[in-house]
Amino acid sequence: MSFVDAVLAVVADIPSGCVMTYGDVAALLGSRAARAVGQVMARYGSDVAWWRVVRAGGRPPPGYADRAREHYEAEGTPLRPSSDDDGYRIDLASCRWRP
DNA sequence: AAGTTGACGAAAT
DNA sequence: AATTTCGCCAACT
Repeated sequence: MSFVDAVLAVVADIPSGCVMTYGDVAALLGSRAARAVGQVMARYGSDVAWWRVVRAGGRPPPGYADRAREHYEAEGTPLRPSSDDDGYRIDLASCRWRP
């Protein structure tokens, strides 16, 4: 069981309509490698629901905000308008998934 | 083989 | 409250 497999397993475990922060995923693995989680998504994220893993504060991954938004709307993930560059932010208070 | 980089986060200044 | 530093792990140079 490599770190990569563990990350993918956790992400695959996130139910539709819920999200988790990079830090949460790392913490679930018993590590603080939030950064490494991002790398795993960048390299292997194509096979999982990468949009369900967001940055702390509920901000979508930079550069992928538009694609992620489509998925959120399709899954019914509560979003809330924001003045950031991304234009929106995820409502973690109501859709943050906890194992 | 060794050093740098990166979809990051939290703690320390 | 805002910056800076550090920790963590895999891929890339």
